[in-house]
Amino acid sequence: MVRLKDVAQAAGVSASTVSRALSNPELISEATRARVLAAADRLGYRHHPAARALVTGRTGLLAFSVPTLANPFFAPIIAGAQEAAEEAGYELIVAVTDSSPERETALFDRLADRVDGFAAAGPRSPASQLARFARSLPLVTLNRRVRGVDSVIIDTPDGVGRLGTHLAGLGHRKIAYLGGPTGSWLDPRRLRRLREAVPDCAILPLGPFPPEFEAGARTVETVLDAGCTAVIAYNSTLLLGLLHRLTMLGLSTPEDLSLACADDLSAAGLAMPDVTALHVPAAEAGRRTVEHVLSLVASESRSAAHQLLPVELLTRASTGRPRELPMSGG
Amino acid sequence: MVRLKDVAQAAGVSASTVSRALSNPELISEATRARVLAAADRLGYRHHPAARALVTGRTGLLAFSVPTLANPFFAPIIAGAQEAAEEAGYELIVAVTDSSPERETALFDRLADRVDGFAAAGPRSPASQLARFARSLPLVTLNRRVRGVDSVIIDTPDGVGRLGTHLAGLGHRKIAYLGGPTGSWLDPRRLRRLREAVPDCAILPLGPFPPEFEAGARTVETVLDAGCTAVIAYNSTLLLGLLHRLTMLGLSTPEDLSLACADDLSAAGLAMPDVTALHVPAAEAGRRTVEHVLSLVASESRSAAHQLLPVELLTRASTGRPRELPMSGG
DNA sequence: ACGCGTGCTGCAAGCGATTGCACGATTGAG
DNA sequence: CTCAATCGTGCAATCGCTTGCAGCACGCGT
Repeated sequence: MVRLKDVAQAAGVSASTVSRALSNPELISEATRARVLAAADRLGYRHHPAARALVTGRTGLLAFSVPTLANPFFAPIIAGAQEAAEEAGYELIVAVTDSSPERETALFDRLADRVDGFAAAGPRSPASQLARFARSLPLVTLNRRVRGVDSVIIDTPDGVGRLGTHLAGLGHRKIAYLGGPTGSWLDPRRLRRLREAVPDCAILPLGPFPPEFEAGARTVETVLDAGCTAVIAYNSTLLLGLLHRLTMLGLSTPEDLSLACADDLSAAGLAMPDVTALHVPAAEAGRRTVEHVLSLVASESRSAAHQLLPVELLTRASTGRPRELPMSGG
Repeated sequence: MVRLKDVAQAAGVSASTVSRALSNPELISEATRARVLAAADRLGYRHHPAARALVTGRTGLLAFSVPTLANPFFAPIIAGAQEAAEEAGYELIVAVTDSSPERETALFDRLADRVDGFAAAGPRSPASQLARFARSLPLVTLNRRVRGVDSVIIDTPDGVGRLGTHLAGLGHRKIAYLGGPTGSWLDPRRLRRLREAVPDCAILPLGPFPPEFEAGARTVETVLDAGCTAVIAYNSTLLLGLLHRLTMLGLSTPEDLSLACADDLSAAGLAMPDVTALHVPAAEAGRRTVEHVLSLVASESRSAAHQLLPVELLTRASTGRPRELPMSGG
């Protein structure tokens, strides 16, 4: 292994000079620096992360926790996060909490003195816990807003509201909302915004559901029996299940039921060209979250800033006018 | 922050004694150890990972690379890996390579001196590269076998062979195989085993396909036109797309086409109760891989051992006798 | 009663880097 | 030509922990 002093010897300078040439070039004369750099890469010198961490207190590691990896929704988020981390010279530790507050807490605990900052996607821990944690380490939450903790929120509630408006505009008056898993912070907010957006429509909230194919499939009868003419699903997996069952029953979309989805199918390789959905800027969200964490790490300030990321409405063939428009005044 | 010497002072012993009490209890008298332990947890002492790493050369970190997280297939693998790592007191760094050999190499490089060992799921780098890397660090590959590198292989080729036998037994004589993405090491091996298992059947290999819904959907016509009566899909996402299109065309399973899948749908929340598939021990595979890496870390031996994990055949309703049995002798 | 092994504990030397401080050289001003 | 900034470099301390070695006390055999 090549150490700083080896490079120093090769370049005919002291170890401190090498250290500075590598990390604070402006302190060193052009000539020396060039010589040092040449020697360093001739010998293939690499920082010893632990040694550096010991003295600087910085590890160069960032943690990113997600409730699950089974939902491919998180894939592009992590991709974006990893990209941002890499650009800043950081390494990302991805950790899975299984949506368990206990595991999440344990994770915080184990990782707290191993990383410089923490990003938590959809954390399930109590707010007080998160706030406390944020006081000890730079922390940014994604898709959850907690007093005293910086956050990045993908504005799917707004998107769901717009989906509602879109459906109402087509003449729908009874819309089912297939809710997500218990513990989702966004889910009730989506429902609320939906109701606010279309006060004239009856909203049938179903769920909570685990985001699974079968759960979606099982809702078809309920939805139809209730007389809903449109469905907004929390998640693409639910929607797929519902669609499959619908097709098997010989029903079609949007004639028999309009379908819309509150997340983006493409992440999972499940993109269906004809489904009305929300395009969520997932990679961007991951990137922003990490960049935000890094800014906290750099400034040591606790600014409690919040970012809201807009979503895009993709209006496509799975939504249309309901078969029978309600007669007014009958 | 609580340091070793603080605990030492509190317990009335030297720092070395505390260190030993914590990591080599057998060197310390029962009484002293108890006193130290009490002091340590009263003060809330935690190891300083960097300091420890600096002197021991062990970081307590393991890397686990996957080609993508968009395919939920890797979710349970990572879950199993994380569990095994945690049990051994290690932290797992999950890294995504995007199926790019270059990114993979870069990752190896960046992580090599940050971690104690490396697990690579479905690595895409050239064999020589992997072998070289294995010489510098404990490395175990999952689902890829390379000379000189320890590996864990989920025996899906065998499973696909059995799927073939199952289909042939039902009377199928022409079977389509929907291949996976370019670069998959297992894919050609599955195809080969399929051919070996059912020498009397015509096998129509299609692909390579990205494991996406739409790609699956687009194959339906080809499969039917070619006169295939059964399909084996590389991946559940492909199969779902195919099934969706099939249903839309008013065709049904298994009457019009028998369907089978070479991986497990349940990981993605896409479990469909009636699809014949292979159950792959994904979590187990992740766990084994990590345990194997850890054994290399511990022993410093390079044993070049290989593990083969059997898969389970789930025979269900999506496979049945073909509509018209081929007439023998016209 | 003496010596020696055995079992615990402390001392001090690192691990490899960063960084405050001091110092020598160079340069510009007076 | 002298003195004082300024710039670049080296010395040495330090980060928190582990570990080889030495020392001390005790117990045992003879």
